[in-house]
Amino acid sequence: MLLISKACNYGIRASLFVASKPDLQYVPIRQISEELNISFHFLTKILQILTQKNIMNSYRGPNGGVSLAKSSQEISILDIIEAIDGLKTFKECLLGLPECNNSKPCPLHEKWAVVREELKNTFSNSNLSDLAGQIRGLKLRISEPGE
Amino acid sequence: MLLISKACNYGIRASLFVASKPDLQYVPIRQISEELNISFHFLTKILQILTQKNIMNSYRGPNGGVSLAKSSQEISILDIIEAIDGLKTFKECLLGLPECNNSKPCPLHEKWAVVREELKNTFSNSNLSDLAGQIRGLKLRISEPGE
DNA sequence: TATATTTAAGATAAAAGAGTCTTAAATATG
DNA sequence: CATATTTAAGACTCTTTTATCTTAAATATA
Repeated sequence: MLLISKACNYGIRASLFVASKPDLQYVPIRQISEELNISFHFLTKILQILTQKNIMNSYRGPNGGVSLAKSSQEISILDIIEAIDGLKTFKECLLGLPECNNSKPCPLHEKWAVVREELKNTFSNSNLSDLAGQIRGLKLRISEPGE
Repeated sequence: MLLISKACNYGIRASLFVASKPDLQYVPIRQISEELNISFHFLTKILQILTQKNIMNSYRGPNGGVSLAKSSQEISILDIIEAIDGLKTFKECLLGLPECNNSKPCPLHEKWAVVREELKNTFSNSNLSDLAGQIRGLKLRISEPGE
């Protein structure tokens, strides 16, 4: 069990890939899938979700593809997680108990509420612009080694 | 996608239930499953894992059940997570990239490494004794409302 | 207008997680 | 020793996630 789903993982990496492109033209999904080694059709579905949630724009036909719908500074990692996986992890009781709150907490409530908030802040403070800038500087990578 | 699997959730709650029992006699799995509203057979499998990993003892036959294999102070929430879900979440790259480390980091590596460590510490610093003591004090709960 | 390119969308399949059911093995007790 | 109780273990089913395949719709360009 990981913090984010594979779909979300792919969505984040694809978004970073698009954000790391210098200009604003459409990036073909085929190219993203090949460079990041992600199944083309699966990635297409994930990017459709991001398009529906107004995080990306898409364009069909020759020279088509996807692009960011807003400036890369305005898109946080949390926005992408929210669009694909939802915010359950950042809202719910670790033990899944309904109505777990300060008045009727589970044994882990207090501790979990703290780190959960930190997790959320970490992701909401990470925007595509900052992260992609570092990729362009060749300091970071979003693909597997040797690709 | 949540931080821990359902199996792990059940394992933690069952362990807390056993730890909250005043004496050290065996607690029947049937009783745990009924009080925590968890499928009996599914819970049996999860507790078998905890028994195999030497976190619990089990005993068959009348008056049988499970009990903690060590003192409740010596069992952390992280021990239970490790036994059931493994430590992947606390070790791996958020984006699942192999060989993501300080020399070849993914864009989220630095930030993720920090909160990941905090998460891990939070769980390793939470032992069954402390948490169960609070349950006995009726301040906390491990079951759904109305049960 | 015909063709090639590209995303959209739906059907289907494979894999993993969650849950159920049945039988076997161990054990206490009458 | 017979019976009831309780965990162990395996087969099986259901659901969700992940992945694949096919067809439709949109669009640029010759």
